[in-house]
Amino acid sequence: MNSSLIHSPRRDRTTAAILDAAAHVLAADGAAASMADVANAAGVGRATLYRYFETRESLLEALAADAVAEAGARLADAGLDGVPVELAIERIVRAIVAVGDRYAIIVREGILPDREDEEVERLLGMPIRAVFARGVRTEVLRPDVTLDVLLELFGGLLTSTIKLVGQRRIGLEDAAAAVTDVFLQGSRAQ
Amino acid sequence: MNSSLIHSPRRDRTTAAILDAAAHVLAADGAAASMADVANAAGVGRATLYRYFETRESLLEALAADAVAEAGARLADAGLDGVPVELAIERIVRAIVAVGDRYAIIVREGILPDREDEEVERLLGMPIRAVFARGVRTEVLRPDVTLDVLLELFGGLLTSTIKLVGQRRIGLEDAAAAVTDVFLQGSRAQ
Amino acid sequence: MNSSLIHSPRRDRTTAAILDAAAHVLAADGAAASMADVANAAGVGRATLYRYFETRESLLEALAADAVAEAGARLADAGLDGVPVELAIERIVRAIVAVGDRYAIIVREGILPDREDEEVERLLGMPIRAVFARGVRTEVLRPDVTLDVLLELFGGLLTSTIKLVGQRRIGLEDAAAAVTDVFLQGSRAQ
Amino acid sequence: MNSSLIHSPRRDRTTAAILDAAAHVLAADGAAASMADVANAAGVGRATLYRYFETRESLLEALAADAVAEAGARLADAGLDGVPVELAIERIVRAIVAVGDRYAIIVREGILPDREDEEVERLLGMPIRAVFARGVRTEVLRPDVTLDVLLELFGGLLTSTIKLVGQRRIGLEDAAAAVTDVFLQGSRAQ
DNA sequence: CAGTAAGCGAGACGGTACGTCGGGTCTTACC
DNA sequence: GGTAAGACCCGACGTACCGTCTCGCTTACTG
Repeated sequence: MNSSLIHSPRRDRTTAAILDAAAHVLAADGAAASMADVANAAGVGRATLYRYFETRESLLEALAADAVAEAGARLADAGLDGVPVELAIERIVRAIVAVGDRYAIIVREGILPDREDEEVERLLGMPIRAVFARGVRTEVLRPDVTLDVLLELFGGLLTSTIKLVGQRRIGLEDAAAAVTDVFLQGSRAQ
Repeated sequence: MNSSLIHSPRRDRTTAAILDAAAHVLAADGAAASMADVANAAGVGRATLYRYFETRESLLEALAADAVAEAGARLADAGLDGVPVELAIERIVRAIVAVGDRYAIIVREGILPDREDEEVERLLGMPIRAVFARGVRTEVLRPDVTLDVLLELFGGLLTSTIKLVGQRRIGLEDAAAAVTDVFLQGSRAQ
Repeated sequence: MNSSLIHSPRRDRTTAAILDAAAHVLAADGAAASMADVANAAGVGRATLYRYFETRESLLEALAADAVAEAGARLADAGLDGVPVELAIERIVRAIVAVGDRYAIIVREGILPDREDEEVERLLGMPIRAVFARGVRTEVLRPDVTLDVLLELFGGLLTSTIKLVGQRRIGLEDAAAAVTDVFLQGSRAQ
Repeated sequence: MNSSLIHSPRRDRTTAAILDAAAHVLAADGAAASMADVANAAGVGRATLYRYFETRESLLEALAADAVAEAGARLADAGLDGVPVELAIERIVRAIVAVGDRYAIIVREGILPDREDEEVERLLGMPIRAVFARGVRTEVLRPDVTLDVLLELFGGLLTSTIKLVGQRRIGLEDAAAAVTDVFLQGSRAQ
């Protein structure tokens, strides 16, 4: 994505090592982690780190893009179109939360700036939006709240769920079930 | 809260000016804003800024504490105990989102570290938790999801709502109504 | 001298206390001593210190002027005109070194800037110059070195003597005798 | 001396550029010159300046050490041991004053702290002391004044001479001749 | 199999923000 | 009315991180 379109085995391996190390270090130290820390953790010189990611920000973007790509892949594999909307939503929750667990930093630091939006929209927004639209069309989801707003609220639920799971305050399966249920039925009794 | 417990009119005025300026500058420039920028915006020397807030971080904490205090005040004024749980929840949403709009930075940057938790819990957590507990007790809210988890999910909804309102994608009143309804009834049709 | 020409007993007393404290503190800590240190040592507020001496520099100047005044008084009392040039020179040495011992800071920090020159010249330069001129006139001192240069060299000898005495590497009397002798006879044997 | 014992051509060049610039700037502005001024004058970033000299003080020390080293080199080249004591003394004066002229700041600010003393003693003290001792031994210099005291007085003469030359009140050659003569013969006529 | 080009670690460098500190100005309240 | 207390502005100091750059060295391709 960044800078170079040339792919060599070595380059790819180093890129992966850096992203991996970055995910670890940032998860541990948060925003306090310096580029030098990341480079060290990746077993790589600081210069090399900059050769791969021109900027601290672009490293974070790449991390985010990675998470988005992985979540997108899971969504694509989930067969959302072939199942009832309710089940599709549960699968979405599971897919996103599973990935979000690994990339909690992205969430915690609120990245996902300009450029990625496109990718986010293509890989995550579209499939989810499709499910929601189908839900409205088949009268499974309420039509009185904008799809956009509904999506955003759903996103909020996902974010807090990621946090819960990240803090081990609830398991992934229970969380997916609970959030799906709350999102669909609401928190009202019965 | 910070450093000094002594309150003089002047000190309070300056503190307010700084927090106000900080809220503006940070809202505009985000994390990029430097302490010098804040000091300038507050019409105060950099040294004075540091006399009031030992650290950039403590400034942000104070900002967050401020937001928490204001939201807490609104909650305290909302007469939550005297109204049905459904209405109480709607009032909570309105109170939090109204404040969150002004202090979007806090949300955007994910502050609220160590020390404040106590305040957050006392001013926000307790009253909300009380409403939720009452809801469960009076069989208005579902008992099968932990109160903790329910609170966190509610928080996620609030966060995304703050974002929506901050971006003017929906008005405060509509947002409050929508999120309350979705939270209670779920997004299922009927 | 500074700012105010009004003399009240109180003002004079405070001025003296400050100068005294300044002499002590500066002797102990050297240039590292802050105005706050001086004020504390003088048992006076920092603001008051600044009311008496507009500037750190002017405090040091005042200190220097004090030393100059005292040395000048000793010179004036020394009856230089009534004694042979050789004896006059010895008395000069003794007078200057005795004072210099107390005000070693002035010497160490190389103060004595602009404004004082006048006083220095009037109180110290003139009487010494007079002795030297008499020395040349009466063919006691060599005429082949400018009076100015001779004075400066004499000053250098005095400075190093002050240092020696200040470090207790030689007593005042011995020092006065030695430096006088060296200055007059030179360091050549016989 | 400072920080690093590693010498690379570049490092040496930069060090020299900084010391050179520092000498100029400090000579011009005195103690008022800031590290930023020095860095600018050296065509170097402030950070780099600090990479070479951890502290303003250590920069000044290095400057002083430089002056001492240069003076020491001149003394070492002067062939002091092979010439009569009188001539050796004149050469010492010329060597020290020539260097002192360039590094007047050191003298003006009275640096030469802790660590260098050793160097000063080795490079300047020893050779001069040797000449003086020879002078006493060969009955050229008076034996009735401690060598130490004589050295210090000589130092005082040198200091004032450096000042005179620095202010262009006398030329280097005349100064060397005069101070040598006064030191040896004294200021008495004939 | 030798030579060459690319990628790399090391680390210097300019820049800029941070947090600290001292100098000098000014206001407020006390005596 | 002079003083102590202390807030305030300014600017220097020393530190840390970012992003750029230049060195040698070592890998891995190529003739």
